Amino acid sequence: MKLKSQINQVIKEAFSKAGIEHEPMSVSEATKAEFGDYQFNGAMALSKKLGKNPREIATEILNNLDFTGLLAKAEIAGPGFINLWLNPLWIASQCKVAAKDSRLGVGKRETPIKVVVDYSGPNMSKQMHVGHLRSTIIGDTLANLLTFLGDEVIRQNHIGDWGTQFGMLIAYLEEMGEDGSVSLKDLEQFYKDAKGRFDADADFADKAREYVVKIQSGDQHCLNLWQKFIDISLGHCEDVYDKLCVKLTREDVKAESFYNEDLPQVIEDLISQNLLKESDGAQCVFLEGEEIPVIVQKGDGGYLYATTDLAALRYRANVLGAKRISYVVDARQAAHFKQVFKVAKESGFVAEDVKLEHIAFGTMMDKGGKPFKTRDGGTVKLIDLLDEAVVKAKETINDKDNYSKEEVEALAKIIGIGAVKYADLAINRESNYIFNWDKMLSFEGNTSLYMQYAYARIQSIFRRFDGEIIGDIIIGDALEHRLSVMLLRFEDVLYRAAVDAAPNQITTYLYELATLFMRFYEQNPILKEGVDEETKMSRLQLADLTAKTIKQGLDILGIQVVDKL
RNA sequence: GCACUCAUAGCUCAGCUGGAUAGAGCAUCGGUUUGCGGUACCGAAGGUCUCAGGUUCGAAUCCUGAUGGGUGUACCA
Repeated sequence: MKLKSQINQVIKEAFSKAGIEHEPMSVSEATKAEFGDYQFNGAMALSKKLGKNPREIATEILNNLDFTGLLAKAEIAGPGFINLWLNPLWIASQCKVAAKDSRLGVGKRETPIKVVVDYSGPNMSKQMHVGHLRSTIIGDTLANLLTFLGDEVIRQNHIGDWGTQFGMLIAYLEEMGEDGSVSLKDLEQFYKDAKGRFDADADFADKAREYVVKIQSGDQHCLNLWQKFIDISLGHCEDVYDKLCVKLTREDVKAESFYNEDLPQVIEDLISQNLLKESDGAQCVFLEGEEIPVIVQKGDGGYLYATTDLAALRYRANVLGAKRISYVVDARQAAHFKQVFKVAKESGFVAEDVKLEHIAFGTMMDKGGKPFKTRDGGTVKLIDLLDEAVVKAKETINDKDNYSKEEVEALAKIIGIGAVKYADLAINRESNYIFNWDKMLSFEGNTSLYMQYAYARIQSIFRRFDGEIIGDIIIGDALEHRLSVMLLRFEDVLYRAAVDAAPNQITTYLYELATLFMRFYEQNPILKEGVDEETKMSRLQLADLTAKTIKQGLDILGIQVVDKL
């Protein structure tokens, strides 16, 4: 239900009838319940243009509003606000439609586009750490969201699988022989051991350097070892993705090395575009208004990540055919992306109509507001963090005796992982985010547990009720009214969140919805004695649609629900 | 130095294209006739939206400057 645009349409018609030849601004949600459901603030803005006082203009608009459809009432308030009340009968019928629809009334985009979402991007020489968390879950949410709205989403995991350290790592893997894959379980340790050998043994160090050259020149033996190493390392990542309920698979992997062959061509093409200049021995693109050039080839002939990114950009635009390419990467790389995007456009690698965007996010901080580290200052492995979340989640389960060991385990996983993800997604992605176990695992406030609890609570209603739900939705009081309107807003929220790539708009909405439901449920009994059949049926349907909306919303965030908590 | 970014209640955060008396949660205080899941709900208190100007009928939101924090600044990714 594109609620807002339907209301806008009514306003637009009123404009036309009133003979106002301006495009009306969009209505917005009423700031307070007493101001109705929506408000139109455009009369004040028109005052100067039309040379009339705003209340006069508002009156003209109001007199031409159509009250035979979705609007029930409108009032002029203050300097010229038009407060709008939706027709309860209309709301009820729309909720009914949504409840019956598998998509809850959320339409698919009329003109879907191909979108590449680049996220996660772990480095194969190291284990995933907390620094990868935000990219991974924000990116996954964006991909889920756009998929749900009907776009053709191509997930891209741009893993780091190339560079000098791999010579060392595969030389060490070869030396370990069969045991290599075993000790690789702890990549961190493996890296340290390899580095130890590298520093201590000159022969080994030579071999490592030799291997780098050999990989790059396509030596089969070394490439096999390299491939083995990548496979194992990627397996670790997949364990994390699995735990996180993130949908990345091997099909989504397009490693850095994938673009190797195109790199010389990137340079060639930049030369033929006259964009390249040599500076201090390096090949650079100097952009207007930028102090620092984009270096695409080092003095020694090596390529840089800007080169790879350019190759990736044109592959995504031209081969994959993407019209929107979204990079979910740490905010610290803003300058890099700004420059690379500019080069991509100026060189014609990427057509003008392709939207390139850096979905930047802030840093994860500890309780004290400092970057998140272990006690001894090391990086926190992502898998350890997730395991800890599951352990802590177990403590929140009240009656463990009612569940089998496996059930507790499964439940703890859903709660713990959901808490970690939700806490992150609920923050405006651009600001830094303070990680706090107690807060995220609380039932109170805007948390996944509150949402899961609300869902489970509704499910328990349906466990107690067995029968067929028939009849209409009847909006009987102010809370039912507000809840219903909130339910109809779902589509607007999702589309807005997709434009802004802002998961927190979804969490905010879900929290408001769940809160509103709790209030409604507190005040309006459903299965208690004395509730007449018609009212019961109506409220059951509202409860059902609320639960479905929460579930669908959380599903987009990659968070599961359970029938019992 | 330059560039980018942030500054909202004691704490953690919302606040969409400028709109009415700036909103939540936590913490604090008080309340809810056995409560369909009370891990809930209701209420109170809590603010110079860092500061100073400007634009506007109207500014937390836009512009300029100041202060304070964060980040980035040519051959790592």
